Amino acid sequence: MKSQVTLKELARKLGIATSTVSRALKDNTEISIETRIRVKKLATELNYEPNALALSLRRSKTYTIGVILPELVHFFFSTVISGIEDVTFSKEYNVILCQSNESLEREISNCKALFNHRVDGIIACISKETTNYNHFIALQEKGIPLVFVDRENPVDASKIISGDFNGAYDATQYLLKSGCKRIIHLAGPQNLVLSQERMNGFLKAHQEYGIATDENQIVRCGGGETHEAFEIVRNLIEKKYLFDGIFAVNDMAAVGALKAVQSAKLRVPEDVSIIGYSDWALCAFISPPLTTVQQKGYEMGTKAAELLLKEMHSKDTFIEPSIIVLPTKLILRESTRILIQNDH
Amino acid sequence: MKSQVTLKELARKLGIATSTVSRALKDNTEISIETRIRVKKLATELNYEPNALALSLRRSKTYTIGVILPELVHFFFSTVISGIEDVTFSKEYNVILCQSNESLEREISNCKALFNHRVDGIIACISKETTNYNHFIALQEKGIPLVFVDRENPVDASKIISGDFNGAYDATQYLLKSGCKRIIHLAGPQNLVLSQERMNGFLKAHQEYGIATDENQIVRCGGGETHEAFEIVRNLIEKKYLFDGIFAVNDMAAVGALKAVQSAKLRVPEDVSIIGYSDWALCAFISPPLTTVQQKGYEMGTKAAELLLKEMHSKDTFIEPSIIVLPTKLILRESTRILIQNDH
DNA sequence: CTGTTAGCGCTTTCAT
DNA sequence: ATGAAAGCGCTAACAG
Repeated sequence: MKSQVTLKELARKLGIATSTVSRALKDNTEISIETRIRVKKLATELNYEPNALALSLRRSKTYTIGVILPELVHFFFSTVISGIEDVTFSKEYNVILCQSNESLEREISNCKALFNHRVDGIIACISKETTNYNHFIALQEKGIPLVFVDRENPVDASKIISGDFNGAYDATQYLLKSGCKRIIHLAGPQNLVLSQERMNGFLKAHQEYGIATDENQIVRCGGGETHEAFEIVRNLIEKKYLFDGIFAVNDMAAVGALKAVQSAKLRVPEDVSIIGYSDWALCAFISPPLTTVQQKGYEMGTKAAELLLKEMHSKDTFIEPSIIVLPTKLILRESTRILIQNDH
Repeated sequence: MKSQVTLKELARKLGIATSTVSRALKDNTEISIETRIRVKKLATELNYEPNALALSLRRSKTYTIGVILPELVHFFFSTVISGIEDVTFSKEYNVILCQSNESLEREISNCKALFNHRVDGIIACISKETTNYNHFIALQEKGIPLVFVDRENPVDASKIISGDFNGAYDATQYLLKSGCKRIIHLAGPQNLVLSQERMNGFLKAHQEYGIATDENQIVRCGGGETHEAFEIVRNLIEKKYLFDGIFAVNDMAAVGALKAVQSAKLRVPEDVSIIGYSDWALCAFISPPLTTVQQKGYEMGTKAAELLLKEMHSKDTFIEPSIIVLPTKLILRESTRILIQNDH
C-alpha cells in the first residue's frame, strides 16, 4: 500500500492543526466556514479516507461483526449470510466471515481471530463436531454479544432457531393424513439438536395420531448426504422392508431416497410419499417436485443481525437472552399425495 | 465489551515495562528466561489476546482481505467464497465479505468500506450493473492489490476467469455433433463479457462446423432467470419456431427452457437437446438430468486468493497482471443425446 | 475559532 | 536484561 493520506498530512499542507482538520471534516460549527471549506476541498482533492483502524482503536468499537458458519456452499447457509450482510450493510457495519468447515478446531480458531479483531459482536452456527462450548463462553465472558443461528446448543445466549420440532411434526402429520400407513424417517447426526427435534416431531405426530412406532422406522442416515440415503433406501427395498412414506432429515437425503424408490420401479407419490427438509433450490425442479419443509434462511440471517445489533447497542451490562423460533412452512409439491381437506 | 487485558495491564501487574512484556511474549532471547515464564504464565491466566487493531495500525498491515461478490446465495459464488476462505484461513488471513447485490452503487460503497478498513488486498467480481470502473481503479491507485474473479472487465488487473468462450464452444459443438440441426441460444445480459463470450463460442462452433447462423437463433433472455426462459421458449414453440437444441447462458435458464419444452409435450433429448451452464447442484437431479458446462468456482476462489496473496507479498511496486483462465468441463447427462464417437 | 496534549494498544529504537 | 519514549492515525478534553 502506498503512503496514505492522513489528517496530519492535510494539516501540514494547510498549515493548521490536525484537530482542526478532524473537526472541519465533520462540520463542527466551532470551525469557521472558510476553514471547513478549505479542508474539505483538499480532502476531496487528495482523496482522503479516514483510517477505520485508528478510529476503531480510539473508540474501542470496530463497527464490524464476526460470522462463523459451518459451510458456505450450502444453500441454507448462503441465504443466512446473505440476510446478515444485507442488514449490516444498511447499518454501516462490516462482516468478517469465517467458515468452520464443520470442524471444532477451526471453529475455536475462528472465535479467537474474531476476538483479536475486536469485532463488536458475533453470529455463529455451531459445527457438527461441536460438543464443547468453552470457546463461545469465553467470548461471552469477554463481553462480546453473541447470537446463535439454526443449530440449537446449551450456551446461554440469544438464538434464532428454526422450529424443527414443529416442521417435522407438520410434515409427518401431512403424510399420515394423506393416507400413509408406515413412514420411515431418515434421521440426521444425533449430536445435532436439530436432528433430534426433527425425529421427535416425527414421533409426536404418530403419537397424536394414535399410531405406534417402532425403532425400525428411524433409520440413521449419517451425514444426510444424497448417496447415503440412496444406499439406505435401496437396501430397505431389497430386504422387502415395507413403507409407503419417507420423511427425510433434509432435502439431499430426500432426493437420494426418491432416486432409490424410483429405481426400484416404485411410483412417487402413488406408492411412496416423500418429504424433505430445507427447500433447497433444487426441490422444485426434480421430478416429481419435492414436498419439503421450508426454512427461512434469509430471514434467520436478518433476524440474527437485527437482534445482535440491538444487543450490541443495549446499555445494560446483562441482557436476558432471547430465543426466537422462526416458523417453518410445509411446501406442498408432487412427491406427496393430495390431501382432501375435511375441515373440522 | 468489558475491559480488555492489555500489555499495559500485564506490565502493571508484574511491575515491569510494557516493552518487556511485549518481548517476553514473543520469546525474545534478550529477555531472561524467568521473566519470560512469569509473563507468559500471567498472560495465559488472564486470557490475554493481542489487539489486532493496534497491531494493524502499528504495522500498517491488517492481515485481512476484502471480498466483493454480487450474490452470496448463488451456488457458484458460494463456492468461490468458500475457496477463498479456505486459502486465507490457512495463511492466517481474515476475510471481510461484502455482497454488492448486483448494484453498482453498493459495489462502490463496498470498495470504500474495504479501503477504510485498510484491507491488504481485494478480490472482487463486478456486478451486472457495473460499466464504470473508477472505484476499482481508485483502489489500485491507492496501491491495494486487486484480483478479479469470473466476470471479465477492462480494468488492468489480475483476473481469474472462466473459459466462457471455450465452454460455450464445446457445448455447442457437442450439440452439433450429436445431430442438432437448429440450435437456439438463450443469451444473457450483454454488458457482461461472459454473456458475449458464451454467445461467441456458440457462433464460432457453428462457423467451424460450416453451418450458417441467423440472428433469430440468438434470443435475449434478460436476467437469465428460470421464469424468463420458460416464457421465451414457450412463446417460440407456440409460434412454431422450430429448433432441436438449446444452449442456455446458465442453468436456471436451461431449467426454464426444459420445463417449457416438456410442457409442450416435446421430449428431451429426443426432440430437443438442452445444455446449461455452471453445474448448479440441482442439475443432476432434475428430470432428465441436465447436461451442463461445469465452472470450477471453488478452484477459482482458491486460485484468486493464492494469486492475491502472492501479489500482496511481492516486493515490486509494479506487478504485471496475470490472467488465469480456468478451463471448463462439459458434464454429459441426459438432456442431450449420446454422441457416438467416431475417432476417424 | 484554533492549537496543544494525551491516549487507544502495540512495537521498536535507543538508552542504560 | 530492561526501561523510556516515540509513533501508527485519530479524537476529545482542555486551554487559550
